[in-house]
Amino acid sequence: MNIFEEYRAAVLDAIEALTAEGALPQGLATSAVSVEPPKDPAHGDLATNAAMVLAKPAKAKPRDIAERLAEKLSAAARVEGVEVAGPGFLNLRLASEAWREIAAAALAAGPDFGRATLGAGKRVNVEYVSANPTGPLHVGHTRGAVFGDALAGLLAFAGWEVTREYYVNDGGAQVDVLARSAYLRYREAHGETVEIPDGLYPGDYLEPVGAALKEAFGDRFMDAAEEAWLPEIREFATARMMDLIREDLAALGVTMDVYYSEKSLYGTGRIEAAIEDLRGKDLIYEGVLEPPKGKLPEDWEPREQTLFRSSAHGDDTDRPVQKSNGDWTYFAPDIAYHYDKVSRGYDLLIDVFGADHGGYVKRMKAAVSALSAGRTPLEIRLCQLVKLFKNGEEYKMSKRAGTFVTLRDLLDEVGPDVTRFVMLTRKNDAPLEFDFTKALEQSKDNPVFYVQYAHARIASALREGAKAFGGEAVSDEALRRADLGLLAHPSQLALIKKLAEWPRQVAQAASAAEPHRIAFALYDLASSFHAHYHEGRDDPGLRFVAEGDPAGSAARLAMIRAVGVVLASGLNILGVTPMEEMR
RNA sequence: GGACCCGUAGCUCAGCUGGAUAGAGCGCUGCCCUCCGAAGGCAGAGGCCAGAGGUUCGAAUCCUCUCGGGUCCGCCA
Repeated sequence: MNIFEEYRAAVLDAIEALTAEGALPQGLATSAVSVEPPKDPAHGDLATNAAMVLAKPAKAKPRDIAERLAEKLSAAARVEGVEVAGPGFLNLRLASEAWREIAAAALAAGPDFGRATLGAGKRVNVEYVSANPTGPLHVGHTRGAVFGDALAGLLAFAGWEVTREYYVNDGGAQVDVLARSAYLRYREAHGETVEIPDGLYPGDYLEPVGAALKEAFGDRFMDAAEEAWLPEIREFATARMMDLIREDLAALGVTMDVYYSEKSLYGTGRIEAAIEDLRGKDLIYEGVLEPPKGKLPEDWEPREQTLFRSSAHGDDTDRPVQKSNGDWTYFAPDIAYHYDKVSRGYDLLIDVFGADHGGYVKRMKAAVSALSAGRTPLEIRLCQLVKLFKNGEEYKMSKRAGTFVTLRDLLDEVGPDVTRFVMLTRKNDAPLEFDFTKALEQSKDNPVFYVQYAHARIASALREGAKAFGGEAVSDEALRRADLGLLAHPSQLALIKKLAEWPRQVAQAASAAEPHRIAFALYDLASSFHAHYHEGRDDPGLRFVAEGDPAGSAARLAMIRAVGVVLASGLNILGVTPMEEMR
């Protein structure tokens, strides 16, 4: 139940009626007509720009159209007043009954309130994290994980059928490096003193892998040549790293539906098939790339390579799919992987990348556009970098030294809920400052706390209600029967109006693919709730629980219960656990 | 040299896909605890939306250019 959509329909009806009367020309485009909550509450409950949008094509003055529309709309259900304002806005004022109905609807729908039909059962694949299986996840991955997961949750809430997918880069040179690094730890486990040379992974997370290798293989590989041990150790170490990553993700509350192996694309003809598909579209050729303009790489020399004509699909230049020695580039299995995703019949593909992959966006879109003949849209969301702060000082990470801040570090410091919420209080396009100290602060300064506190405070008020009237009286079933007609105070209605914006917030956040909007909407709702709560100080009639007034208490508790349900379902979208109690 | 992202209050950031007088938190100023949770509440000051053009009824939002910051740029994945 999205009240803004409802009244948009009413506005469209009014336009149609005027068209039928000949007051407006036939066939006017109405897609730009919107119904929104006005910024200034003095402008009423709902505002529409219809008259202004229609003025030009109808060759009429906006205010004239507005007057005619106003006439029609004043007859619409629950409309108490219509005003023409400013350059041609129509401001509608609704009967308070309309708002109480929304509170009732919210309560009746429970966690489903605001669920949108935007996706309408369409299928979307969201690929995120996809970190190389060479070590534990770090902060950068965490942001991608949180963003991707919240986006997936948001789309699911908006009616999409969502697949959460992780692309495992287990086929390239980096897993050989992993194998060599693990091999040294294996020798170490046999009592040797090893030094990890530059270019290998120095992190101590490989020590247990070395020990496990010893356990599994004994001394079989101690005197063996690299060719002999590399495949098995690579397999073993990669599996260990994926276990580690899966555990990290689980601790963050992220569960993937699909782990897709890059390795499975090699030697199975799948890369070749994808490239052949492109070749059939005349998009593959042998050629020599122009050097990048300006700063020339030092060892530049022209080489003939197999190239993908990505420039035919919006890229700036063509891209190599094969190295000059005939090996596939990283791009080739990626093409094959997306070929596979396209063939699985999704209506939409979304890739979540780190900012360092920004240069990769156009070629990937070009590939999907070519492979699907323009039928499957690919959207790519980039997550900018995360800067960590602690006590006002920046936390530096150095991958070389193996001392980068890991997802585990974050979870140990602040826990999954805070990690997730904080990372969603910034849009993905913008760099994020993550301050450990602030994230744990229990004050209004900290949005995580503030939203949680609202939810807990509602739970607390319901407990108070149970104390006064018995648990049965504050059950959802009982609250659904409450006489909401007793809610007539302007500030109660104001709170319900905030509640009524929820379905719209969901729809907008989902269509923009921006889960951070949910976080801000929750903060906004929490803040309205807290404000209303504090009004009870001056006006005892607004306090939720009043001993001698079971009916009024029930109505007020029903109202805040509806707020609580929305807070919970919003937090749920973001993957944050709502708290019943703050400690 | 080029591509992508960012530039909004002193600071950290929102801004509903082009709408009315520009929003929040922190910080600052002033009031306020007999109250279901004061781990706060209310109010106020604070803005050339980086700059310049353009598009139109209307621009922080769209287009072009300029200036600043970040990420990236053929046999690394």
